[in-house]
Amino acid sequence: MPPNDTPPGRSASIWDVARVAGVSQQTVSRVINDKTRVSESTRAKVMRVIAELGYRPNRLARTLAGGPVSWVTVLTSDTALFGAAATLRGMEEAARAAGFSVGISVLEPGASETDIALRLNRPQEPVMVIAYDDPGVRALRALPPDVPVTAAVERPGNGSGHDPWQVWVDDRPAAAHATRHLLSLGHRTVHYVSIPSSTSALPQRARGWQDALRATGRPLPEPLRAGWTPRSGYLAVRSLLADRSVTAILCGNDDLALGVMRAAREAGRDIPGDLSVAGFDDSPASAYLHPSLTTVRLDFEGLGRACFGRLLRRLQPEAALALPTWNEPELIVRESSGPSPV
Amino acid sequence: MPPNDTPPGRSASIWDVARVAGVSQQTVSRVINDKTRVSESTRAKVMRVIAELGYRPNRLARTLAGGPVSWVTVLTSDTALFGAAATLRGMEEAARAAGFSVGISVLEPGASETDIALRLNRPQEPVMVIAYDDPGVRALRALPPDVPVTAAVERPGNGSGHDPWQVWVDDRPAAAHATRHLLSLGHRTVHYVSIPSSTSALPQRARGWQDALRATGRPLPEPLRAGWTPRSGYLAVRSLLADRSVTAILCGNDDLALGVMRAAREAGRDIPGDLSVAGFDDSPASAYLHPSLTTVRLDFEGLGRACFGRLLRRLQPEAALALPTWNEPELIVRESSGPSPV
DNA sequence: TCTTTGGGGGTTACCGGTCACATGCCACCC
DNA sequence: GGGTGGCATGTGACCGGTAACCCCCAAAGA
Repeated sequence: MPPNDTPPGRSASIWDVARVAGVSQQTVSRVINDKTRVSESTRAKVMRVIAELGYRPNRLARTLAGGPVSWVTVLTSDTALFGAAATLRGMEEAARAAGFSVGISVLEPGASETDIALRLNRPQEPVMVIAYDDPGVRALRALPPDVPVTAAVERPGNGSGHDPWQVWVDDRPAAAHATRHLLSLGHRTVHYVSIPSSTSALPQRARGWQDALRATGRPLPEPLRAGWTPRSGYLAVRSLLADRSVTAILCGNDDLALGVMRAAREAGRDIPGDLSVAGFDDSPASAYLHPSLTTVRLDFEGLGRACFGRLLRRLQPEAALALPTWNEPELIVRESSGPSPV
Repeated sequence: MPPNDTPPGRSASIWDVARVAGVSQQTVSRVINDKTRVSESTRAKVMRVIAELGYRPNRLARTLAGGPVSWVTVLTSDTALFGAAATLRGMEEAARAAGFSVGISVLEPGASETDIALRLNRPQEPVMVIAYDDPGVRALRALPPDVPVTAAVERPGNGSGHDPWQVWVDDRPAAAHATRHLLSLGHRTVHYVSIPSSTSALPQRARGWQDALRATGRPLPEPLRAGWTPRSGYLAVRSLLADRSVTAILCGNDDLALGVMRAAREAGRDIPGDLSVAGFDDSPASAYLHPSLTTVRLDFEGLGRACFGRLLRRLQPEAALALPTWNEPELIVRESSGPSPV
């Protein structure tokens, strides 16, 4: 029961190809899906007609009709942040390589949780959430339980069993490592400027910093809570810098470190002469800053790819796909950290 | 002819809602689309059932069935670049506000042009292209003619009539302005480090720089061709800096400027004492660099929103929608530019 | 009282595909 | 020669909606 002729202005459908090629529409479907069971001559003929008519398959229809899953929506807040942007890149790359269409929806801080599900293209669309901050974590929680979702998170879920559908960078030991690096340069202790936590507790990075100070019996200053931007780092430490006993500051990300370094210079502190500063993320600019920034490189792109790998396994458990891994955090020592002045 | 009962594991469809509410499926459709012609009591009843069943509409089916267009795919290369990322943000924001689903597909430098169309979700899906560089421009050209597309481009198409479906930042005069700023500080001339062009010709920014030098009769150095990253800026100017007569450098973007400043310091040049540097874009870090960077602020987010506005008008010409505008480029003078040393 | 009108709501034909199953045909084997 | 596969294709139902069209009935107007 072929439908009417395609009206003008609408592009060719599988029926048009079938009609011109003189085969059934099911045969065309077999050809474009590269199934077997089509003779070589028929295949060639259909392919020719496809090219001739400029036929392009409609993925909407294909998915609706129960074809293989090939859509994923990424929920993320602020893509201006290096971590989120790099994770997104990894996700998109892996998804595209697997033939998926990637949708993206940005979470505003005040977004209503009830309509998160309405952003999806269909009720059970696969989702990846970049949940490094509060809006992300809330979106993750707000998703209906029947939605297949994986997430890149700041920390593993509490409780005993780790959620196998979540990935995260193990930055707690990395923060401890960075802290020990600063202590090994002779600093009496290390101060910390924190990014916002994704939950009410202190971020993992801050905990790693605490771990290192506690383990070596150093004074444990109150962590300074800042935002994500250079400006917030700048504002957070201004008052702190008058205290010359503060000789080392570890920052929750490189942007904060940038703001901290500016505040330090304005306070007449030389880096690394008077003050050592270290960051987190190894954003592309860090190596070129003045001074170049000691930081912890985090493999966000790899994390994003791994997150998609988890999703694929969740969608096709029987395929027993390999789960991609990502690099361990790595301390990159540059010019901004040096011996303690005292 | 209601279909069979919904099998378990599949989420509720419009038929399930209709059955439970005791109305026809068309009435449910009217309710969720906020059409008139439904009595208040029926509407309330349907809404109750929707909430009860956790019904979420399937946008795929809705679009396939000829509902209003509510999808757009953004084609962009490298989202790591500030300009592209900020444009994307503006596009996403505007599209989401209009109820559109945003798809994103990243153009690899070597991507085949023939399968660009296959990335779209359906044959005539609306598209926005971020075409600041060669992959973007090629993708724009490779799209089939029946696809409704708007684009953020580096420069207006050549020829007389401007393409009304393209938007761009008028950075040629802005570059001239930045150049005149440097000249006004006493520099004999200004050197230029260029981002890659989207075409074979020199980018608009470089032309603006030439305009200013020509208009004032200054020597016109050969522009240095670099890439997009700090590293490429660093490499591009290393040999140049031995020449002490070079006292002012304008860069095609802030990242290049960052690399240039590092190369300058390594060459023993003081900024802005020995050398003035200016950038383009006003990326978030620029104000906090050491020294803070003189640059030209470009409203990429506004451009992205405007690009979507054009798309909306293209899709609904009869609605006569207002076309959003974006801010003019603005020179931001900071610490990195100062009086000529000679 | 009869006709018009318009709101409320149902019916049917798609949209562009996929899936499960039926069918025709020819080679092969006993 | 007839059964038996297996390959190449066709057929009909269905995915979850929307649009166009039809029908029914109460209120208003003639």
